[in-house]
Amino acid sequence: MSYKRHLVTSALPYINGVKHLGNLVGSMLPADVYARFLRQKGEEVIYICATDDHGTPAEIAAHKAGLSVKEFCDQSHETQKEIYEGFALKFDHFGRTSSQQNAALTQHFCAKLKEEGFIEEKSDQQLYSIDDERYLPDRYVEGTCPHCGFEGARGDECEGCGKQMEPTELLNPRSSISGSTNIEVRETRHLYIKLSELDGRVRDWLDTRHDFSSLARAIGYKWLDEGLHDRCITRDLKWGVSVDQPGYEGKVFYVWFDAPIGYIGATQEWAEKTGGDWESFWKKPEEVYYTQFMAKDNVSFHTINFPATQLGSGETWKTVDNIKAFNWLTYYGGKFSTSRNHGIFTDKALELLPADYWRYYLMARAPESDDSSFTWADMQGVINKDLADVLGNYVNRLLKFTAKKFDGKVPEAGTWSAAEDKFLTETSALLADYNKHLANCEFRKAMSALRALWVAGNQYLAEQEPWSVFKEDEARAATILRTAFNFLSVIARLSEVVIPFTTEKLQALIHEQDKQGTWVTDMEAELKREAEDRTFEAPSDVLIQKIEDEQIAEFEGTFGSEAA
RNA sequence: GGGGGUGUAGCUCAGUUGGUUAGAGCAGAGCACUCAUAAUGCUUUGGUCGGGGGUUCAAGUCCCUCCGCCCCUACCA
Repeated sequence: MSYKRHLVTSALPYINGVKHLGNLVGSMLPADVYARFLRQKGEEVIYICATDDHGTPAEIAAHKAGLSVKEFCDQSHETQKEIYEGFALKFDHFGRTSSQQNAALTQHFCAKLKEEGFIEEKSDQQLYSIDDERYLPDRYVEGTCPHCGFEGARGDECEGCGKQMEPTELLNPRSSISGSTNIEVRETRHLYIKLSELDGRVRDWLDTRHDFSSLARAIGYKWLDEGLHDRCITRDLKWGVSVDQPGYEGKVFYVWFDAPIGYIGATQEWAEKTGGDWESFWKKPEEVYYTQFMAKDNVSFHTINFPATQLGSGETWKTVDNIKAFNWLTYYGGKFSTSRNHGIFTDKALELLPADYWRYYLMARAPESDDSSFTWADMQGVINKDLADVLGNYVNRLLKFTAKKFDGKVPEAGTWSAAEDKFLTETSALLADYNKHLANCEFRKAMSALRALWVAGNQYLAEQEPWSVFKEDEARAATILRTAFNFLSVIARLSEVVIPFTTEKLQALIHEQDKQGTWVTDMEAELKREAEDRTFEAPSDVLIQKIEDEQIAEFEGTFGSEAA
C-alpha cells in the first residue's frame, strides 16, 4: 500500500431538494471520515464531490419555483453546500456537473468514444408535448394502461399492474408536467454507447479489481454475464451538456453519462481554484489509490457504465480501486422518502442537534452489512452513553480534578510504573485496531475501537484512583494525571475524523490548537510526554450535553415514531 | 422469474479457510468508587445462531429446501 496519493469521491447528490440522513450516511459522511483519516496521517489526498445538476427533475422544480434552471441550480447548490459545511464535510472541492469543465470533458469523452468506434447513432420515437414545447421523458407521461386499464399509469411502468411499457403504448397520453393531452410522436436521433462491444475491456478491467468487495464484483460480473446492452446517452432536453455534433442542436447528454464524469470535472474545478494538478490524480493510475463511496443502488453505474466510458476512450484514466457501498438507513424500518416527507432531512437535523452527534451516531450505526434502522431512542442511547458519559465525562473528571490539585498545570514529577506499561500496551493495541478499521473503511468497527479508547481512559483512572493516591503520594498522583492528560491529547486527535467540532473544543481546553489535523503514531512517546509547563483550562460547562427524554418525545411527535 | 445480499441474546451488531463451554456494546441485575454530566469501573442474567433436511468425528460457518426483508434486473399469456 504505497501509493503516492489518494483520490476519494462520494456519489453526487442530486441538485433538487435537501438530502436526508440516508443520503448522508451512505456516501458523503463516510467519505469525509476516510479522507480526514488519510489527511491526518499525512497522505496526499483529495476528496471531491459535486452536485448532479442536470436532468428533468431540476427543470421542473425550477419551473415550479418560477426560476430559470440556472438560477434554481445556483441556489440549490449553495443551500446544499451550506448544509454540508454545517456537517463539517471537508471537501477539497464541492463542484457541479454543470460546470464548464464538465461540459468540455463530457464532450471530450463522447468524441473519444466515437473515434474508438463505440458510439452509434439511432433513430427513436418519442412523445413530444406541443404545449410544454418539449419531449417527455418516460416517467413524465401519464395515461391509461393498455394492459389493465389503470388510468394513472406512467410511461415507464404501470402502478396498477406493475407492467413495464414503452410510453408510446399508453392510451390517452398526457403530460404530467402540464396535464396537456396535446401530444404527438416524433422521430428523433440519439447517440448510443456500444456497451455490447465494450464488455471485453470492462471484464478484463474488473478482473484486476482485487480490492473490490465481493458485492461490487458480483454485481459487475452479473451484468457482464447477462450481456451489456447499448445505452442511449443523449436526450431531447435543453438543460444539460450540449451535444457538440451536427444535427444534435437542442439535445444534451443524459445525466448518467455526464454525472460520473463530474468527478473529473470537479477535480479540474479544484485545480483551478487551488493551483493543484488534477492530472496527477486522474492520469497517473499507478500512483493513485481511488476509493468511491455510494449507496447500493448505485454500484452498477460505477462498476460498469463509468468504467466503460473511461476504458472506451482509449485514453489512460484513473479508474476506481475500491468501491465502498452502503445499504439504506431506514426510519423506524420504513424508507426515508423525500416526496412523502418521511424521515429526517439534513437541514432539519442540524437545527435539532449538533453535527458531531449525527456524525458519530451515523458512523457507529453505518448500514454496512444490511439496512439499519434509525430510531430516536437508539440515537439518544448512543450519544448519551458513548459521547456524553464515556468521552465527555472522562474529560470533565480529569480536567476538573487536575485543575483543583495542580493549579491548572500539567503535573510534573513522578515516575512511570508497571500500571503505565499496561495502559500503554492496551491503548497501543486499540490504536492499531482503529487504524486498521479506518484504512479498511469498516466504520462500525472503527467507531467501536474509538469508543474502546475512550473507555480505556476511564479504566485507567478507575484503577489508579489518583484522588486516593494524592492523599499519600502526590508525586505518584502527578504521574497518573499527567499520563491521563497526555492520553486526552491523544484521544482528541484520534476523534477528529468523526467529531471534529468536539475535538476543536477539547484542543482549546488543553491549549493544543496546533495539534488540529494531526495523527498519533507513537503512543509511547505521547504518553511519556513531560509536563513541559503545559497548561489547560477546566471546563466551565459539560463537553457533551445529553439528549433529554423530553427532546426525544418532541422529536418523535414531530417526525413520527413508526415506519411509513 | 433471475442474480446478489441479509436473517445470531430484549435492541444494535462481531463471528477469520467448519474445531474447545457462540462474542461485544446498550438495556436488566449485583458490587466497588466518589475525581466526574446519579457519571465511571468491575462482575453477572439473557441465544435450540429464521424453519426443516443433509454431509462430517465436528457446522452459525459447507450442500439442499422453505419462509421473511433489501437491492439490481427481467418479464410470458
